[in-house]
Amino acid sequence: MVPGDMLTDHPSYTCLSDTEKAIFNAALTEFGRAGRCGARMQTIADRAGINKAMLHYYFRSKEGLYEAVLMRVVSSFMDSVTAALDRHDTFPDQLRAVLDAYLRAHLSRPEVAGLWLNENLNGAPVARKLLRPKGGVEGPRRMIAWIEGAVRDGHIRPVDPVHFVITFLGSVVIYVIGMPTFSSLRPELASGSEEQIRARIDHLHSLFYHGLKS
Amino acid sequence: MVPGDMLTDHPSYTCLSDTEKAIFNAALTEFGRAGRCGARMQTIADRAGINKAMLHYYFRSKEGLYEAVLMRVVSSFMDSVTAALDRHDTFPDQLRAVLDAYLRAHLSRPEVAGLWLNENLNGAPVARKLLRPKGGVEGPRRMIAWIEGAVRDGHIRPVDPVHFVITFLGSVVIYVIGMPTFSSLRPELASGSEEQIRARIDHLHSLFYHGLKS
DNA sequence: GTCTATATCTCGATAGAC
DNA sequence: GTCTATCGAGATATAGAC
Repeated sequence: MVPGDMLTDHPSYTCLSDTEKAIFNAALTEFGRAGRCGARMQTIADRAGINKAMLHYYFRSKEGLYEAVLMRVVSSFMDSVTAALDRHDTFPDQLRAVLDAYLRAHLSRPEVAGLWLNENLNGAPVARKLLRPKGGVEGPRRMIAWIEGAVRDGHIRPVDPVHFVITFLGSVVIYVIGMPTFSSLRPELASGSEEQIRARIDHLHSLFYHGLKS
Repeated sequence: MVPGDMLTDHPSYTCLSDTEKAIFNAALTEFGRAGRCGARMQTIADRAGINKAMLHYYFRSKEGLYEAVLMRVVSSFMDSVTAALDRHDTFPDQLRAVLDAYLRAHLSRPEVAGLWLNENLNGAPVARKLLRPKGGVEGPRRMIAWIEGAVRDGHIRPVDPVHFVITFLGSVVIYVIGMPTFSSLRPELASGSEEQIRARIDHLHSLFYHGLKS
């Protein structure tokens, strides 16, 4: 849909039929809004402009649809993160690039954060499958290795890589998901304007850069 | 229940009848586990050791019960944060005390984070009501004022107080809520042991302290 | 205040025509 | 592949006795 969209540019998306794409987009919106349990098959069908029975024709069940959506979405987001890492050399540049890519990916698809959080409320069975060392998505482990490398090379002070990656990812996710609450502290935040996006990236970059430097 | 529990020590809790307390605790657990839609009134009744009809006697509907639980819980958590601020003088000590209080509050009631997130997925009507300037809960605005004061007094470098508070609260919330995912990166995290709690607090304290100091 | 029994409704899933 | 019609499980909510 959007040019440069993390999701619709992904190879595993472009090969879908039009109906499958419509279902997929509708399901993402609905699952992100209402969660695994709160989502309604009827709403997804309406939004996709098809019949409810068709959902069961393409995906056996609601569970099947949920898993398909979640796996595709998490994979493409994590791929965008690792791609950003590969495009830069110095630590500060990489830090900014990953922040930029990850925040913009989430802002362009705010439903994804909701999907992942709801998944965690249910024990994250699908997300855990996606993170398995062999055959899973490599984004988080790649980020951990990135921090480990920066510590080893003396670019940043010694820091627990797992804790930092949790803080890093969380600072972006929470900004998107908590927006309804935060915007009552500062209404401009909810505009999603380029100015607000840059302000968030600048804040996180300087906080983390100073927080990590040797 | 637990001595020192943020919730059960709160004045608005201790004046409830035994049945109301039982309902309240059961509802908190169930709503946190399954979300606003996934929660089952039958499960809440069973856990509270009462009949399903009693839930509708004390709280008119499922929605009413949900709102009552959420408002009470968010208030008491935010009160624990401001109390921690008042107990210390220097910025580093306050930073550690608030981190400690807020993380332990969430770990003692992991359902609360899930409740707040589900609330945001629905546009956060209750949370926004709680944050209104007059008559609402003062925790977040109190934290913002704390950061503003520290900047003004030269204890920390100039930083956007709202963005920092978002990052601060989010780094704690995401740790609790994302545990099912993160524990597949490092299984020990899920133990919730004192060692793991301290490691998280130490990480965040040093990251934020170095990230903010003049 | 507390319970049993039940009304009412919503939703996922399927059958079967086209 | 796509639709209409419907089944049946399971949930909220209430009626009414005690």
